[in-house]
Amino acid sequence: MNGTRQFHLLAGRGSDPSARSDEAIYQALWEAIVEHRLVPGARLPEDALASAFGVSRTTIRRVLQRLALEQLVTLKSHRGARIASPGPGEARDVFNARVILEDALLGEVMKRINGSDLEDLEQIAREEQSAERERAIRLSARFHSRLMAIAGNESLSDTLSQLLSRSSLIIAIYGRGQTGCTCEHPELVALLRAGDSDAARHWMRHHLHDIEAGLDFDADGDALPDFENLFGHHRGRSVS
Amino acid sequence: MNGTRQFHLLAGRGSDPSARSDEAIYQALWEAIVEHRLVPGARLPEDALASAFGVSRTTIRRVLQRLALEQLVTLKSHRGARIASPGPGEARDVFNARVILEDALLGEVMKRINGSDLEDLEQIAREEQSAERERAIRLSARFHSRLMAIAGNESLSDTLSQLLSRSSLIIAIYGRGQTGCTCEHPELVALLRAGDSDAARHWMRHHLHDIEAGLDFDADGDALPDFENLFGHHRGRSVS
DNA sequence: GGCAGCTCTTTTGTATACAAAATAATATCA
DNA sequence: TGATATTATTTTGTATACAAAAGAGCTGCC
Repeated sequence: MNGTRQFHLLAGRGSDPSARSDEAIYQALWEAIVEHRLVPGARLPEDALASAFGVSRTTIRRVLQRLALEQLVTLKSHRGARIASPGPGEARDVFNARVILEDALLGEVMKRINGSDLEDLEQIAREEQSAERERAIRLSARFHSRLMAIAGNESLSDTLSQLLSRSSLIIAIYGRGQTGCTCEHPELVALLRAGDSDAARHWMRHHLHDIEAGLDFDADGDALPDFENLFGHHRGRSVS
Repeated sequence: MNGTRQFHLLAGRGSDPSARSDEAIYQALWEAIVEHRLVPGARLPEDALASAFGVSRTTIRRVLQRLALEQLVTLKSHRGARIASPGPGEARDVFNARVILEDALLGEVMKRINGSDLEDLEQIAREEQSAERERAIRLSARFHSRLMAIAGNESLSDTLSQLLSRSSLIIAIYGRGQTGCTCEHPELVALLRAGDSDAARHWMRHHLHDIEAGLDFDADGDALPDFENLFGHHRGRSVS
């Protein structure tokens, strides 16, 4: 058992293990990260990934470097790659960035939004409500992404996509069970439909602050598991 | 002559050619790009760069990939790397992104700016005025970078830095001689000092629109040189 | 003279080999 | 027994080897 086993299911179901392009490997790892199947801090040994995906370390390293530049993975010299584990400071930075950026983009969105956009958004928001946690997180991100794409700026849409991925990591670390948001997106759609720009932007700022407020930054990411809580009831007993 | 010669002077003056870290090579190429010593569309053969920097292609490829992810370089399969040459659409996207982002960030800046910030900015703006073209472009970027850093958000500062680098490329292609801006930055410093947030933001939007308006998108980047203009006066003569 | 097809050269893409660093395991000694 | 030093193993970082693709040059043909 060389550690490959644990990455097998990321490598795609059944299809030819070789001939997978960079993009496919990137996609597989990205999904595993934002879906919390790879938790923050998890090691990503190059050999294991290489054999799991049926490529050489050369290819794996390239993908890992890309993920590192997007801050979903941290690379330490001679110490390998791990799923990134942003601290409270970085987490706050990400949400602060989202407040600033999404507020600004929403201003543009309100100038351009049309019926087809509203339909798509309503659709996503609906699905979101009847989805379990992991799926809801992804749909929530898709909602924000689809909404801000209406602004029509690719550069900033890309930036937001990265912030959304990092948000998913942050929720994995500091989230307290809920999806991060209480899924109030349909409320926003109503405001968008009414064309009330100020109300929509005000709502969005509060929405993001709510998500951040729902995080527990005391539950330190790199901290040890809470042994007291996990094993406290063993106190005074023999370990069996 | 294997093509190495042309990259020699990027590799640093005199010091040990080997032992240059990724970061140093990245920096050298980045500077050459934003200073227009490598013009948009220029080829970047891996072998030439490798021997110029005294490293293997492995290292060069990693750096090129990073530059590609920042959209300063384009990588085409089996066709190698070139300095990126953003078309009019991408150019407009970049400046549109800057209008949205810098306007939003400036709102935060006005809440936090202090005397030390103002001094730094005034200093940069002053130097800018007595600098020749290439240096003025870099100082202008530094001015915007330093100003927006006051907002205190790392994620968005990084985003802006990338937009500024790409702006430099765009000016290299579509600029009409001027530095891109008419160096009105001292005007803005006055507004900042007065603490007039609305005026400052309004000024910034106009400033960025002015820069964009100063570009000539008809002068297509990938287009052939304007032979009519260059050699039209030869018409009817022998080529000697 | 100009164009099509072919060959040869150059350049990229991927895998592998090897050295150095870090981690794990073992042995030694107090 | 516990801590420390030493050795062995694993894992990363860089360079190189080799195959495939693109490009350049050449010959022959119309």
